[in-house]
Amino acid sequence: MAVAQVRDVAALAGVSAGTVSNALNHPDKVSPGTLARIQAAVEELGFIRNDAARQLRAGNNRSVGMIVLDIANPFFTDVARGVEDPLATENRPLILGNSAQDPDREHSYLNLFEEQRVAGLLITPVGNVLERLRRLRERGTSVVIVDRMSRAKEFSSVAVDDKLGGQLAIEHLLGNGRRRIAFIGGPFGLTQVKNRLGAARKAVKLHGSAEIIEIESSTMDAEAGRRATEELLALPKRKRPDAVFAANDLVALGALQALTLAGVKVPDDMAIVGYDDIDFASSAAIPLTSVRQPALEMGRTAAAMLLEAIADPQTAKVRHVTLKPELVVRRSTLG
Amino acid sequence: MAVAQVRDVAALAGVSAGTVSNALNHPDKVSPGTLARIQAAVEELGFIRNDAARQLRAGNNRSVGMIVLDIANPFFTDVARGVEDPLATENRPLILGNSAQDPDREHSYLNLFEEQRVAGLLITPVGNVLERLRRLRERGTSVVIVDRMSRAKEFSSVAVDDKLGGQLAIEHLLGNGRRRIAFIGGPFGLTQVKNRLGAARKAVKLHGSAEIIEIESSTMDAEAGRRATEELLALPKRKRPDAVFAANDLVALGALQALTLAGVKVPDDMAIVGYDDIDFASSAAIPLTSVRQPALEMGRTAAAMLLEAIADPQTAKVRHVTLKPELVVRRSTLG
DNA sequence: CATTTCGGTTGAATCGTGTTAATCTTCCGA
DNA sequence: TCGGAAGATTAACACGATTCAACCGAAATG
Repeated sequence: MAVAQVRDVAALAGVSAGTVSNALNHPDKVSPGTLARIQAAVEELGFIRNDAARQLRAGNNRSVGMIVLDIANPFFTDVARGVEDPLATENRPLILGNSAQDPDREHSYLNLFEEQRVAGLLITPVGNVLERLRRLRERGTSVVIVDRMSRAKEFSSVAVDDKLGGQLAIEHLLGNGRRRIAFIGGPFGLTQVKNRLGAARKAVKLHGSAEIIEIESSTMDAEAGRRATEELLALPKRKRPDAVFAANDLVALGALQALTLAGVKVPDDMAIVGYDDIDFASSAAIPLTSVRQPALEMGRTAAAMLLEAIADPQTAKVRHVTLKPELVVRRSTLG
Repeated sequence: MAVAQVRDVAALAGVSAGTVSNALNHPDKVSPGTLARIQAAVEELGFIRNDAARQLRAGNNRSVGMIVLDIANPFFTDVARGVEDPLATENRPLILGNSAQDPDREHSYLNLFEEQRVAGLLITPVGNVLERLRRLRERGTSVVIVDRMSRAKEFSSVAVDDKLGGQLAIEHLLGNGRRRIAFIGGPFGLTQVKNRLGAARKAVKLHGSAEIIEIESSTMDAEAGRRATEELLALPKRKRPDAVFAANDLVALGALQALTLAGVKVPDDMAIVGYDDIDFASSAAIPLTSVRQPALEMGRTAAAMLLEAIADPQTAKVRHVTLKPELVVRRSTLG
């Protein structure tokens, strides 16, 4: 007997295995006396039930899976923290996976969650996962998409209006007299990036006398921001932009570092707008103007919607919540 | 038939369930022809095996659990990223839990992992979990302690020499002419904090003419740093410290904000040393001097040790790896 | 007193996969 | 032609907790 199991507990308490199970899961169905005896036996043997067996019988898992784009980005850990609370109140564990913007990794986490028969899934998609999500839903796993509107509208989602965010950023820069604006982020295929960039293009075009320089990166970390900025600095002086709109704050911070290192004055010579407004944006060398996304609230909302869907998959209707971003102006654009 | 299972696949492929199982787990035991038929059937039905049943039969789970102190602290996400790689090569999923320095949450993650019969556990302990870890090991779950030496030395561990770190920080400040040094962090019960503070006290005492002011916080985030610093600023001028040693970078950044807001010049009026050297330390308003911990390396090492122990629990001996921290000097102390 | 009610308990059946001993097939050499 | 070996496949059981119909005894009811 490597580890104690229900029948050992049952034997020690002088009852049947079924009663032990009842004591654990429906204590009200068991008389106080036997309940106490069973609890004592559980304690003495250090019994811990085998979740695999429990799940097999129950047919489903209580836990919720979550796949985020980048665990190193505080924005996503904030979302995850927002998710934790509502789940904890229903006693559902959260299993966190990091796709790191890699479709293969995303795929393998989907496999894992599917094999585990998780009760629900929260995902910020990278690759083309629509088919897989459909299959998951057919099998009874509720799905909520985070930080992105499902194009097909068939899955519930919580997102922030990225087009508005892009527009706010660009209008602010234009209002500040900036005319050559660089956009850094990528890959452009990512919906968030696509929308922010799309709105930026539009706003620039609308203005007429301004223009936009687009630099695509394969990831969205500080390193990518540094590299892209070095590219910009290599441009002939008259082609050099007077502002950078970074698709997230990590990229913006990277850009800021590269500029500082090269002796370019921020915001005088070049302004910077970031995206997300992570905590570190405000404590940066030059405090960063950023498009704030309510990360915690997104997480909480997504989790609440998911729980609703799990509780009653039939009734719960597909919903799309779009939160509004907000421009937080700081020194990096006050030229 | 909600979801396809082995026997459906078997029926479609015209073989028995056992053969399907062999095809999936020991492809070499099945003739090429039937293998192809089975794979086709799997594809057609969209069969995904049930991990619960698999585990129940196998008796153990492949995944590894990890409990970190604070998911919002980039130091820990860096450690986690270091852990991911070695695990991925052995195709073991990582289940990440965030105790948020709360013993209750730590407890419930331990329950979860124990019920799931995870193959191994990586933990940065908050509460008193020695007993629980012992029990886990008795049951065949390998354990590696991260970022802390197990006092009892009975579990393998990977840690950074916190005493040396504390010493480096204080000696640097003293060498810079600082004499009244505030320590911010907590709770003091946390081993990491205890060691850093202990070494700091010792170094200050050794010097003779310096003194240390200790402020205990209940968590270690920027908010805690701000509050503690406000407390310091409320002191009568002559009691005010001329340097802050923060137990981690988040606290240090919070302190920096509070000082800047109050118009106190850093480093002229007050120097700051942080701990961890997270990426954001270098891009702070005043780039932060910090005691660097090799986070990724810690993660990789811990994961490698754990895998070794999982592969051969008998042979693998208990090992304690202690990495050396390194002081990275930046503007926040260059007074 | 006979009968119903009801809370408490039991034991067998069940969840879906992996394994193993046994069976079947094929092929080769004597 | 037969024996036997090697390879492929099968059938039945095992894993451990939960469930549910059946059962039991005691208390309540008429």
